Amino acid sequence: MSNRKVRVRFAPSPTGALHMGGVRTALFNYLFAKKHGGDFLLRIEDTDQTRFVEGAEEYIMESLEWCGIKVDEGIREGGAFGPYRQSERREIYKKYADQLIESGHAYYAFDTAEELGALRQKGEENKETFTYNNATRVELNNSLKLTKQEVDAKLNAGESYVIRFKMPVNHEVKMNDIIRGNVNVNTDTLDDKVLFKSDGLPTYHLANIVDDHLMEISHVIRGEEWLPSMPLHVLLYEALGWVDTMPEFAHLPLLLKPTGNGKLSKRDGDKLGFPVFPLFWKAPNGDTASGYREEGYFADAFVNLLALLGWNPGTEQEIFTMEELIAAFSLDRVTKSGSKFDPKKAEWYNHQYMALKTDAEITNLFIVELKEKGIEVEVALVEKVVGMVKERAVFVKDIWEQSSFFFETPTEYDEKVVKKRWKENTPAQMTAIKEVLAGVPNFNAANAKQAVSDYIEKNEWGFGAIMNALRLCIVGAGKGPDLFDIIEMIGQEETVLRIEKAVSVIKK
RNA sequence: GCUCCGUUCGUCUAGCGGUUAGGACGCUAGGUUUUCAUCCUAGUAGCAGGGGUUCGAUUCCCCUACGGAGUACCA
Repeated sequence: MSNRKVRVRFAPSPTGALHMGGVRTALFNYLFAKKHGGDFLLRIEDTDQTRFVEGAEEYIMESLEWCGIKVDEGIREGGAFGPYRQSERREIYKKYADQLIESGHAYYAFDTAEELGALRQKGEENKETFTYNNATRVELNNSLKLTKQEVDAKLNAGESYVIRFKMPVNHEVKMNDIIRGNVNVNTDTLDDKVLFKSDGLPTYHLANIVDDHLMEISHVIRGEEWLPSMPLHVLLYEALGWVDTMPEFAHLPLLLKPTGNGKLSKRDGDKLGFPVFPLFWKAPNGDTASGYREEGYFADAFVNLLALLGWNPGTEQEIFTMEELIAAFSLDRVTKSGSKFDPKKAEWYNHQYMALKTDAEITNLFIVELKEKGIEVEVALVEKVVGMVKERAVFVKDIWEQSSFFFETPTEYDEKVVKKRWKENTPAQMTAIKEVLAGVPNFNAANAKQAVSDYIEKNEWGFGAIMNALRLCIVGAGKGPDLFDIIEMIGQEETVLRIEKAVSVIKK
């Protein structure tokens, strides 16, 4: 039973953008599949036409692609078990629903939505919850209560109906979850779920079981929100006679909101102060939500941090490439409890990846930003700057903040620094230093430093005071890498101009 | 309400009867740095509570509390 080929699926419904919890579910499925040399399928569960959202499918695929999660079989890739979109498989499901009716595991129900709504409301008034189950079904408008003639008459008249699962009475369903171990539920606490809707499409429960069976899925790895319906699913496998090939189940802990309570949901959008989506999302109604990609996260950093949310390798390694994740991944090291996402740690991850990436890689990204600002400089020069400042940045967009003074003459001077470093005699000192720098032959960092140092020493000035004031002139603030490196980069002429400008602009 | 799942520093987590309860993020301090940041070092802080079982419980069992999920002709 467990030595067949590993085949897993990620089965989102296209009801909007895929949030990071969904991406993590996809990732765990992918890691598990690749670890075991198996297949990763993408199946679109669009059996609820009313909730279909334009662009969602593309968004899902693009998100997986960005993350480096490669789909082996899916709506775009094709495969031997297609189609992979449930709306295109509608012909398949009815047969199995009928089979369940014939075998006595399911029945027709003619109750209208209004009737059931009324019953639920009445139940609520009596502080009870109406449940369509073995206690109530015999009194309702279905093929269990009605005679065969009555049922046939309704069916022939084209009356709309649903097909419900006939939950066994007082039966203990014993299940096993890879992450949680044994889970037992008594069927009396369950209801007769609708398997087949009046619109001719199956509900999630039926479609899911049928497709997983037909697609030869070996392991169902999904979010914990599905745990309560696992008994129904197991019972369905039994009723359809598929127990031999029933997949193993693993219910992943949920991703929780960092503040307050509840699971992370699509609707959280941008309210949380960090993106909940992998990519920027624009809904058909015009609503937008930010994405990790657009916020400046590296895909590999995003994948890395997601992987360690609810899973850990049992070692102290925290930085993983996808290959390393695949090698290290194991479902029995998945945590049982839900995890809150920490945006600070996410930034730390990105910072780690920033340091890991080559100057050339970062330069390519940074050059795009420079172009947007209308700045065009030699690539070699940009790369040199990037090499100097990248480890100070979390995101590529931070690099500008850390390096703008390489490309532009400061127009403002940080007030705090001015107050602290710009004394009565500073302008005169700066002017003197300017003359020294202007006279340096073979202008470079080492020579400039030598000249300035000698001059400071000769005059018995404080090295710190002069250097800080000089930095203010060159950078406009009290930040940045080695000052002489900056001076070399901007050149002798620009250095002189900046000092002159600072002396004339900064007022004491 | 009912059913199911869960509970170790603020957060992510290691721990699978005997540990000075470990790591990471964050925070604080010190060092490095002519500045800022990086970086390095150190510190900070935790087994939800109560019963058992046991020579011994963070670890096993029960109860309570708290958190989460589900309870649709949505997935």
